[in-house]
Amino acid sequence: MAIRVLLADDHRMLREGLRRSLSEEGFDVVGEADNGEQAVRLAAELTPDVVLMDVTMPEMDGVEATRIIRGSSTRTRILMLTMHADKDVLAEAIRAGASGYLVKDCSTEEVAEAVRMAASGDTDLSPHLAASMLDEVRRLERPDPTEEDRVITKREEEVLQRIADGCSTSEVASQLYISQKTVKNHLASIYQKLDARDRTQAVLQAVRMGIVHLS
Amino acid sequence: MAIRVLLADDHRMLREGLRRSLSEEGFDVVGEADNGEQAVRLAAELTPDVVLMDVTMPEMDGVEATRIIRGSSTRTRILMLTMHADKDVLAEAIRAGASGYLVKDCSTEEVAEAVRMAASGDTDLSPHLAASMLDEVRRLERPDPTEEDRVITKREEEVLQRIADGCSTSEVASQLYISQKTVKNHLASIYQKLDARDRTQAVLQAVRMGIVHLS
DNA sequence: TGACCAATGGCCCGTCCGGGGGATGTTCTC
DNA sequence: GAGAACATCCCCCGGACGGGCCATTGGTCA
Repeated sequence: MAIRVLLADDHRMLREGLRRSLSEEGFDVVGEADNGEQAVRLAAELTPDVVLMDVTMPEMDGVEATRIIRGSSTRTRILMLTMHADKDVLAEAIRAGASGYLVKDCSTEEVAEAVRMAASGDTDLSPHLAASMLDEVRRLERPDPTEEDRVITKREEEVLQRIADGCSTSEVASQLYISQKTVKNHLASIYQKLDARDRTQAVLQAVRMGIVHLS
Repeated sequence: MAIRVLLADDHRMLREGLRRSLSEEGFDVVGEADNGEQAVRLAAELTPDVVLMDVTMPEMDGVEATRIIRGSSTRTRILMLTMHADKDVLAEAIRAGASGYLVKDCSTEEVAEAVRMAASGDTDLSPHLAASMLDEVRRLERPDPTEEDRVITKREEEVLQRIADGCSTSEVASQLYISQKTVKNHLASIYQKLDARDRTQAVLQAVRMGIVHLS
């Protein structure tokens, strides 16, 4: 019995290529989705053994789709597809229940191997796999181990996000129920950590680093 | 005689998929490159009829590689591959000498058709094609035609870019050889146009709109 | 030619921001 | 239980910032 695979990626070019490659490898590609919502729908309808799920998709991203599919008590395993190994995204994907990830720069053989591994994972080897993947991601993303895991404190991040959203010091203060001085202290700490000299630079740097997001 | 194609994309997954798809369509995939430098080298060595060239690649991006290949007096035609239609990037690709572009969300048939069209373009239909493509890009990027072509003045943009680069008012002033007051006047005008109330918001809005770019 | 606008600049003002002190309490870890 | 982070707050100060009002110089376009 062939392993049944669902492809979810918003680029048809990649889907068609994967379909051909996987078919030649003996897999049964049962469906294709070009966004997260469709992936969720087709996963419920087709109950594939494995979903190859791109992270970035319109309507609903791959991580959210993974969360929903994994939350629906099916045995479907999910492998994330990413352009580049991004620590934060992958960590979240794993928390969402992904069984593994594949960088798009890998060969058909590697994809086939990963799909077979994921499909055979009815015994839950995923916690172990997830842990080793997280290690790997850390290794990929942190060539300098002296660097802290968390550059910015949770509280500092809250302040920074509000600044990025257009709030002034006093507005941030009242939103977080703290004094203006505390906000300024957090900001001062942020400036040091992000090597910025004012809020404009701090927000830009945070955007570059993916700490805050443009609304 | 089959059309000879070179694939240049840093994601092996996509390359292998394209290779299979194009082979089935009767094309001769003569080589694969995973970065721009290699694409230039292989294009010179293999003299393919068409190069399918991804825009974003390590070492050297696709636009630069296109410029070099087109500059080397070969008849090789180049089709750009992009994730999403981005006006600026595509316009530059066309200036660099690309014969067309393909969004990665297109079918094998469309790819095949585009490759055939590009290969048959020994008579230079490219100027016309380029023009129509530019129109299309503009249409894609400008759903609202009431919008002004230029929201921000050239001078205002210079000020804004320097602010985004981390300059203070006085630094911008001395860099542009104008007084601080003039910089502040420009900024005031920018705030009005971008619906921002301070430089932080103005810069963020400009980044969203693609007016300025993160360094 | 007169209307308009971009670009330049001056003076003044109130507010905001960044940074310098120092202080308290909690929550961890070692 | 000592020490390190983290989060909270105070006072103070100089400079940066945003804005109001107005003026001059060039273009462009009707």
